[in-house]
Amino acid sequence: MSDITELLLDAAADLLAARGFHGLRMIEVASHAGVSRQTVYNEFGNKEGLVQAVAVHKTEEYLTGVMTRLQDDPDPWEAMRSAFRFTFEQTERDRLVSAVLTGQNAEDLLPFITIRGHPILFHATEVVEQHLSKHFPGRHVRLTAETTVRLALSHLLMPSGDLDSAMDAVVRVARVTMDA
Amino acid sequence: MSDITELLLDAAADLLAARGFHGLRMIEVASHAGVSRQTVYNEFGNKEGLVQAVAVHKTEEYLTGVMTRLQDDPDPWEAMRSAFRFTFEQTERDRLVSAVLTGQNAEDLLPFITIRGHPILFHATEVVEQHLSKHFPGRHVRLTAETTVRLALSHLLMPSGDLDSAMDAVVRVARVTMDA
DNA sequence: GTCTTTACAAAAGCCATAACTGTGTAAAGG
DNA sequence: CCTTTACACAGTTATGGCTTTTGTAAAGAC
Repeated sequence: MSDITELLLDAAADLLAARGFHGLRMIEVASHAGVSRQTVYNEFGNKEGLVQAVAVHKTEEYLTGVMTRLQDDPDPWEAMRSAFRFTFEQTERDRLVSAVLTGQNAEDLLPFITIRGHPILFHATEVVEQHLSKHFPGRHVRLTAETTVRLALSHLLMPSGDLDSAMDAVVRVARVTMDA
Repeated sequence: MSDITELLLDAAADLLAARGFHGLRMIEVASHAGVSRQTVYNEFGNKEGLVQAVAVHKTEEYLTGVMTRLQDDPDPWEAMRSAFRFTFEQTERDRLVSAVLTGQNAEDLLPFITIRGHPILFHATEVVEQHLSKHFPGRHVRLTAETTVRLALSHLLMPSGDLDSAMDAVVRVARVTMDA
């Protein structure tokens, strides 16, 4: 990825989070990145292309963050808690990430998200599945992975109690479905 | 509940589903129920009161439907599938019920839903909890109840595969969390 | 007594117009 | 490869006048 591309993505992400899709101005993105408006069009075609690129970029950033957490802890369930905590922190810090992952409140930010009804967070199912496969070779991990992601997303969208309780609940369910 | 009240609630529900909150006309509700506009105001105060009453009514209707299904089958898991199927059918048939239960697509229908972030479907948690308590006395059923409702809502909002697969997944998880 | 009719003020919505702002494209120049 | 300049087009905002709807009130009918 070119140098300018990265500058533009960062500028666009900031401005998008601050002003929303509607209030986002191409010329503002350009000047924040120190380039001309035309360059933005050369890079991303149009406004929609720019915002889509931001969404893709944020998604990749998030998924690599999850994978890192899953690999860093030798205990599969502690690793899962870590990835879970990371997800919460990300969505709390950055409403753009939140919109990308959950699809909620995306109207003003990402009006066209094509995956309506299948939030991008579901991509995490595959990551979790691979993680579980590594720790429980030869076992059926699909149900556990999907259940975990669904429950995590559910707690993300509709918290009941604090973060630790939510993590406990999700991990407990995940463990028993693996033990079964 | 008076006779006219019921007529008005039915008329309002139909018109609300057809035209949305924005397009709902008090005089239309009145004429569909065969009464004067003033009577609608006497009954519900204002437009918001009318629509809120419709939401409450739909919620109660749904919850009693669930309770009936849970009680009708002697096998606790078959009963759960039945209640689950009922929920799906309801939300598919009636977009108003769907909006009330999930809080999704509620902008045009129920602009004021106060329970944003905690969909009314969560009321079903208590119903499910009671159901499980009856079949598994003395056991901790809270986690299973909440997990079941969260997963059901998740499948409702983001289907993956067909209804039967979803029901299988939810019930399997519910069973193992009870057996644990 | 409950519902209807009629009347009315205030708020909100709709329509057409004009001025303005932003998007997207193109071409020329550094 | 990026910038500057220019421009057509679409979309947004501001305006004023008109219409519809809401919500309240009072008088009359069954």
